Amino acid sequence: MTLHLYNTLTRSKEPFEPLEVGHVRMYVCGPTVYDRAHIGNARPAVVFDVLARLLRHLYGRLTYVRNITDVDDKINARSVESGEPIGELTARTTRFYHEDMAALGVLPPDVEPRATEHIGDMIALIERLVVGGHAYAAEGHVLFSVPSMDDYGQLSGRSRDEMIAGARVEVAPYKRDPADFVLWKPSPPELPGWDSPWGRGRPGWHLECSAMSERYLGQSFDIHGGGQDLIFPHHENEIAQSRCAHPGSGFARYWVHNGHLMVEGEKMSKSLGNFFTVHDLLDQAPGEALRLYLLTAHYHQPFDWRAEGLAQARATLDRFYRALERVAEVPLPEAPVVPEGVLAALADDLNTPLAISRMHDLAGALNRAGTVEEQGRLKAELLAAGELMGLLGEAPEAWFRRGLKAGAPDAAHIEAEIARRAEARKGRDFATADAIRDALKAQGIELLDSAEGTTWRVVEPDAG
RNA sequence: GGCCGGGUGGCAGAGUGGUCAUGCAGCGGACUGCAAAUCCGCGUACAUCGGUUCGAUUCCGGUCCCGGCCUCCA
Repeated sequence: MTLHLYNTLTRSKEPFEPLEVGHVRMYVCGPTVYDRAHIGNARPAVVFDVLARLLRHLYGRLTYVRNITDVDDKINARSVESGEPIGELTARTTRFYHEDMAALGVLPPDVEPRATEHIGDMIALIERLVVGGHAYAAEGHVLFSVPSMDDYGQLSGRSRDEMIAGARVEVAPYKRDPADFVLWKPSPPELPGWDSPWGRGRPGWHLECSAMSERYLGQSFDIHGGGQDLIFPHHENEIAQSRCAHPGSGFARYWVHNGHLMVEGEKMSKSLGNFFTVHDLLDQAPGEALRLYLLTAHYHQPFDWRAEGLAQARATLDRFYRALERVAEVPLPEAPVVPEGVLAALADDLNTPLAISRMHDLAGALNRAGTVEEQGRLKAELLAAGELMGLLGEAPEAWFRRGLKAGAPDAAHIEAEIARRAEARKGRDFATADAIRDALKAQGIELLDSAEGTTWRVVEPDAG
């Protein structure tokens, strides 16, 4: 099965071929750690987590690098504002990020480099650029000379002239060309800074990804990912830095960008009050539901985050887990199974909505299955599909009984009531049976009868 | 202004040059003491106007809307 990916560089869907047989290398732009991750930060993390799982499945070995940006003017500003020292702010925010991503079922990347630990690599990169005539020092700054690169602008598809025509280009007096961008800038004593040949200073934003991707993945690697808003200027400038520092190197070959996220049809922003952090949303729904919801639209499309959509994602997981719960005792086949339909959907440029619909097909077939062998096979396929997507990792019972609140009846009490009700039903005393069921329902416990007996689950009043 | 990406049934959301998306919601039925779940069946959907074609939601062009980016926002 051949993976196809939409490559921003060529604006077309291409068959994927790793540079090295059996080993894929991927770099994804990670968070700037100055605040809790919002749901828009979660989308690329989840999308590229699915891609990472797929790459490991298809090619065996993956080196996945996702950085932590811990030197940045937004961090400095937040620290000044709150009084919290920068080191504590970035360490705390990084910890929160890890917790939130884990709740979303996002596996850790293989390498998670911090910018502040690679300043030496960045300085070395700047020196190469200066020697090669692609960068120059001016007033304590070092700038990348955009006119020094013949084919600048390939990724974003814009010419230098077009950029200069843009009204928002601020031309600092020390720039030789309006399009030039900062590689290194001076730091006053109160801000983080490192000694360099150009004085005490700190790196420009684009530099860290060039330096760290080279350190861990080499001068040429397979996939570079991030949000669509990073295409310009961030990724364009990364390409400029890396390829001019190492003439002849290819840098990243496939550029994969996820679409942006809106909330209830509006652009997400703090002023509109529709700014959701992952942490807040985890109070409203299980992380797995947030994750599934993010995967219900193709990664390339804009995503409109809506409360109703989240409830639907949760209902979808209820359906999958119900199908699995019904065959909880059915053994899995010995040989590993591959869910071909789901795999094919994901291999086609990560078509997660189609993959989910094929998981629905599997769940429906599992509900209809007549023999234990068939049930075992379909159960295994659904679970394997879930693993590729980072879903269905819980025991069905745990899924349905999550959120059992303090003060609610405990499991032993519920089981005793179920037994009492079974006696009543046996004696066809349905009034008593229904009274027991209603009483538990009022306490947030729902009883479900089936041919095999009665099970229970926690009712989520906020599920609608 | 420039560069991108879109407009699919009540909702979400894939896909395709010519009988099927899928899920939720709705309607009917089976099953059930009743619920719930599950199963079966049911919908003249593809912004608009032209063009190409035996045939277009799908290809081409115009129009109208919507969204993103255009120097540090995933």
